[in-house]
Amino acid sequence: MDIQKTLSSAGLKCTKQRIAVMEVLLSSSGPITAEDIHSRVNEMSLSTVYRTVETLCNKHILAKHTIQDSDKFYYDIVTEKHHHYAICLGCKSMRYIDHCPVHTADIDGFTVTGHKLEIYGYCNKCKNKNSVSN
Amino acid sequence: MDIQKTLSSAGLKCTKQRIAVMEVLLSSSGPITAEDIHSRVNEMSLSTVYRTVETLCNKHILAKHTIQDSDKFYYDIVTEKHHHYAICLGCKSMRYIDHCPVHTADIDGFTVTGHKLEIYGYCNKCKNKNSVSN
DNA sequence: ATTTAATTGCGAATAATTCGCAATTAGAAC
DNA sequence: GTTCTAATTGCGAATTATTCGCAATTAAAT
Repeated sequence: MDIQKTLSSAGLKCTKQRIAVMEVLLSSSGPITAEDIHSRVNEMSLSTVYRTVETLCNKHILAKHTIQDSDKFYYDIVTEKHHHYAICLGCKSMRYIDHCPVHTADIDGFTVTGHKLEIYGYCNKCKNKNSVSN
Repeated sequence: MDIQKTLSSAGLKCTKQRIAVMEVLLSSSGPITAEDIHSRVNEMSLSTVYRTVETLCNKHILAKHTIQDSDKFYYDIVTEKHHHYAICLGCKSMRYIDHCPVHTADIDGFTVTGHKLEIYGYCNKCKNKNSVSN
C-alpha cells in the first residue's frame, strides 16, 4: 500500500503525522485504539491522533470499530479482506482472522465462547435523510 | 418473565428501581442506553441506572452491547432468542431480528448496507487468568 | 522564496460513566 | 409489627475518552 498516494488522492496533505499513523496501522495485526497508536508513534500529540483517525475515517481509508464491553474505539485500515475479527474478552483486543465460516468452532490460538453477527444499514426513518444523530 | 423471582434468585434485593429498569427493558424492542432507561422511568437517579445495569450485567441478567460509531453502551435482557440485531447507522438504535440467515438481504423496514460477524472468546494469554483488563 | 490554507500542539471543555459518602430501605430476626 | 443491618440509593464530584479553540507551524501551490 502506497501511503503517500492514498493520502494525496483523498485530497489530504502528506504530513509526517498522518504517515506515521498509517504505518502503525499497516503493521498491526488488528484494529487498535487511539492511545495504542499514540504510544507506538513518537512525538505526536494525542489530539492529532484523534483528528487524524477521524479525518481518515471520513475518507473511508480507516474504519472505526467498537467491541463488547470496551469504552474505546478501535481503528484499522479498510481493505477487501478484513471483515472478521477475533475479539478477546480478556484484554479487549481485536485480531484479523482470514478464514471464517459462520459456524466455525476453531481459531488457532483462540478459545471461542460465542459469536455475533451485526447487520448494519438504515431504518426507514433514517433512510431518506443524511442527518446522523448520535 | 417473573422479575421478582429473577432478582431474588440472583441474590439481589427487589427494589422498585431495579423492577422499573427491568420493566422498561422487558417492553423494549431492542437494547437501549442508560439514558434511554432513565428517561423512560420516573424518579430515579442516573447513577442508579448505571449501577443497576452494571449489577444486572454481572449476574448475567442483562447484556451490554456496543455499536459501530456510537460512544454509548446498550443494554438488554439476556434470553435464548435474541442474538441478531438490526443496527441503524442513522439513529444508532438496535432492534431485535428474529429471523437471520447469514447471507440475508432483506429485513422488513430496514435497508441493509453491510453486516459484521464478531467472534468472542479468549486468546491464549487470557484463557487461564480470570483478570480482565480494559 | 513566498504565500496561504490546512494541519498541528497545547490545554481547556465536553459527555458518558464511575465513585464517595451520607441517607434510605428491603428483608431477616425477633 | 418493630428492630436491626447490610445493601441500595441519591447527590454531586471525579474520572476518562474524546473533542474543541486558538495560536503556531507546515505542505505544497505559485
